[in-house]
Amino acid sequence: MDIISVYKCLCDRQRLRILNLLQEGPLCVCHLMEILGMEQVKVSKQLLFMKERGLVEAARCAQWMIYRISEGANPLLQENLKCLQDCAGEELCFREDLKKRATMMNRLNSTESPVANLAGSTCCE
Amino acid sequence: MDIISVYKCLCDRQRLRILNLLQEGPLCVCHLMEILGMEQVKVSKQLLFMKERGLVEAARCAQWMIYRISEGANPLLQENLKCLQDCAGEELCFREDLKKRATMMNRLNSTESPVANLAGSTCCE
DNA sequence: ACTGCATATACCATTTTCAGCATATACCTG
DNA sequence: CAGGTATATGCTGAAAATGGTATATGCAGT
Repeated sequence: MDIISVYKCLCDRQRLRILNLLQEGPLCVCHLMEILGMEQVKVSKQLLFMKERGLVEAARCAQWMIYRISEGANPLLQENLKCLQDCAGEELCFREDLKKRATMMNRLNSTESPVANLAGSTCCE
Repeated sequence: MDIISVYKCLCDRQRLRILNLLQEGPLCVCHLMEILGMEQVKVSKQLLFMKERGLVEAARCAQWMIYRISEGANPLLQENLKCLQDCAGEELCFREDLKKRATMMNRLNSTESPVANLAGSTCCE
C-alpha cells in the first residue's frame, strides 16, 4: 500500500466519510448506507476501490459483509483520519456522521438486534 | 481550500514531489524541471493544477516564475509534507529530490549566479 | 524591432474515475 | 427449492485527469 494509493482514497468525499466511520470500528454495508444516506451500489463500489488498494478489508458474516480499516494499513492513513474532525473546517458532515453512528449503535444495543453484534464486531472473528 | 482539494493534489507522484521540494523553500519552474528531470509542460501543468486549488502561489520575477507553498495553506498540507520522508517507504525519490535540491543550491551560491537569489527568494518580495 | 530564454496555454487523444441502471451472487428462512 | 435480504458485478455514458505536441506570451538584451 503505497502513499499515492492512500491519497487517492482520501481525495473523494464519499470515501473519506466511509473511512471516518470505519476508524471508529467495523461496520457492514447496510449500516454505512444508513448513516451516509448513500445508495448501496455507491457504498459497495467505494469499498471495492479502497479494498483493491489495501486500505480496508472485508469479512463475510452470514449475509453481511463487515468492513474495517486494514490491519496493516499505512500509518499515514490513521494520522490523517485522526485529525479529520479538526481539519475538516466548514465540512460538518464528518462530525455528524460520527454522531449518527453513535445513535445507531445505541439503538441497536437497546433493541438487542443480532446486527448489534456485527456492528460491535464480536462476530466472525 | 478544502480538504478534498488538498488530497487531490497529494494523490499524484509528480505533484507530491513538487510539493516536497517547495516545502523547503520557493523555486522557479526551471529549477523544478532540473531536479525532477521533468519536461517543462508537465511541471507547469501540475503547478497550475495546484494553484487553482490554492496550494501554491506564484510570483513573477523577471523571466522567472517563483512558486511557493501558499501562505494560507491548509495545515493538513504541511503535516503531510512533514512526514513524507518517513512515510514514503520504498519510494526513495523524495529523499533524493531534496539532496539534489541542496546540491543545486550550493552550486548556485558558489557561482554567484543571479538565479541563486531567486532560489533564495530574496527577489520580488 | 529582433532574438532568445522562461513559462503558459491550446488542442487532441487516451485513460481513469464516477454515476446510473440492471443483474448476478451469496446467504438465510421456511 | 422458493423467496427474501445483503452485497457485488457488469455495462454504458459522462466527466475529469494525464500525456504529447504545438504555439503563444512575457521579459531581457542587443
